[in-house]
Amino acid sequence: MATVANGKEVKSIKSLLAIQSEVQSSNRIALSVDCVIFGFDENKLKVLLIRSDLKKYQGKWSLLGDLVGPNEDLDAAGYRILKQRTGLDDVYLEQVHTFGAVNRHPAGRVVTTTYCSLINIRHHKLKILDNELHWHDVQSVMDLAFDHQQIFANCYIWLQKRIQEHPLGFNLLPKKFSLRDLQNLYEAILDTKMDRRNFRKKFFAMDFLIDIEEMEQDVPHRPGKLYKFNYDKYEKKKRKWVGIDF
Amino acid sequence: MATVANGKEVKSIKSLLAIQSEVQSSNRIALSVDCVIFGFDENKLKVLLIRSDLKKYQGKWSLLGDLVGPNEDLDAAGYRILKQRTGLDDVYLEQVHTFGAVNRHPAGRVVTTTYCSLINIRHHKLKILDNELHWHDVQSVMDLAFDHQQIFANCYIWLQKRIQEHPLGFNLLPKKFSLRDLQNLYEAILDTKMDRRNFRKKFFAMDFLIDIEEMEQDVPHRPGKLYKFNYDKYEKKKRKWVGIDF
DNA sequence: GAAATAATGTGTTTATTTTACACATTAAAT
DNA sequence: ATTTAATGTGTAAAATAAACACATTATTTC
Repeated sequence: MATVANGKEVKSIKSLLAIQSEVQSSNRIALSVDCVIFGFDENKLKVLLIRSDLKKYQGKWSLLGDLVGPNEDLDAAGYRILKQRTGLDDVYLEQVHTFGAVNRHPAGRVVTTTYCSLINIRHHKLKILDNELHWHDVQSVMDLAFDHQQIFANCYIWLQKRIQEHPLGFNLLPKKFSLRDLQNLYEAILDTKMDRRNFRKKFFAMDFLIDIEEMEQDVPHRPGKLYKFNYDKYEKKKRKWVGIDF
Repeated sequence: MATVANGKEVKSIKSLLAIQSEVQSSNRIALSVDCVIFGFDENKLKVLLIRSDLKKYQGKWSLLGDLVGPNEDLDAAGYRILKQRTGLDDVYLEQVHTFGAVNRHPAGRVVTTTYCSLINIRHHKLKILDNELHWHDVQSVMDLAFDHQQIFANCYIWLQKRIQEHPLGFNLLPKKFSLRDLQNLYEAILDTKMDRRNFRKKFFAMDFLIDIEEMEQDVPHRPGKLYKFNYDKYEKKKRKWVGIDF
């Protein structure tokens, strides 16, 4: 931010003090973070929602969010919300977009930065029973409070694109997973069917899967091999893609 | 945003009034917009910078930005800044990221949303002579004020990725351009060399270029054909890409 | 324990896309 | 008229993606 002004063009150069004064005056913009928390269960992509507490939106579901603290980094607010809601540290969290329409929130001017999180549902089954939280199938998410439907749609599209180019989908799976699990995940997120042989070939060719020499347990059919994703190798080998395609 | 609180976990459900009160109290977070404005001239990618007016950053260059008005949509703030600085309406503008580290700005807590803009330098040559604005080669941008070096780098990487997947590069060119112009643009942005025949083949295969049956004028060599980009056709035909590659 | 079931695991062929590469053509400048 | 410096074009090879079928293994059922 360079020259700081409020709605009108500024020709003269302002001093640091003047800027401080403007920054510290209440300009009635509050900042929040909303988290779109995805999970994967029973081969379906899920999103974690909470019942809205506002009368206006009674009975509607909404995303998990909170105001950003005055001494809290924006990213930290995202992690805090996740920690509060799921009890999980070390989750995958990435900023997606900031929504700042004047009238997006009924309580006043609230600009919200949205984060997308991918977590393994099994790892925190317990935490969510005692309140108004619920995992929803992404396909059946509708009529959310505020502009959360729009925010959700935006994050879902973001996720669909993102998992095709970056290895973040693994955060939705257990550390050890079968190739069938992985394909089910991609098919659920992209809402499409893929050829099993070509899918496997693709991932083996990337050479980022570690065969951990274990098999699935307690499956009612021939068990498949289990793999881990080799993040270290990915970080070293990831290549800059160059090409034009639109 | 669902349950609204400030730093501590909230178990009880809050009323609309309580939220309003929190939103309206000064929580000392100001919101700004910073624009990374790219241009293309003499086959080089340029970025528009302004001299910082803060003593602490005297002599340093910074991005163009301003506080968001209390009754101004976030996107509108981006357009306003562009209009003020370049005199241009109807510019390409897209949100990229929001930076919210507590100490990123010396004047206090300022969270900034960054926008990337692509404009045709020729269209506003006049406007920038009367102040501290200057077009810089992107390669030589260094030591910007605040965290603007980081913001700039983030937007530049964003642009490199984005032009490979979406047709926004045309905003940097005149409406009518030659294929050589287009290739020079891609080579400048991606900082790479491409095969001329394959580049042309690629774009002709996409079939979004309109041959306007005109030739370059005043070039000191055989003039090339001029083209326009067919945005309408692109909007209709653009396809959802499915594939996994990372 | 033999047979049926339901999944895993694997390879080849074809089509498509990408890359590499060279020469004739045109307009301007000399 | 010749030289120059760019435009404009096609083909062959390589790499990648897509289509497609059958043997194998562990479990379940009879």
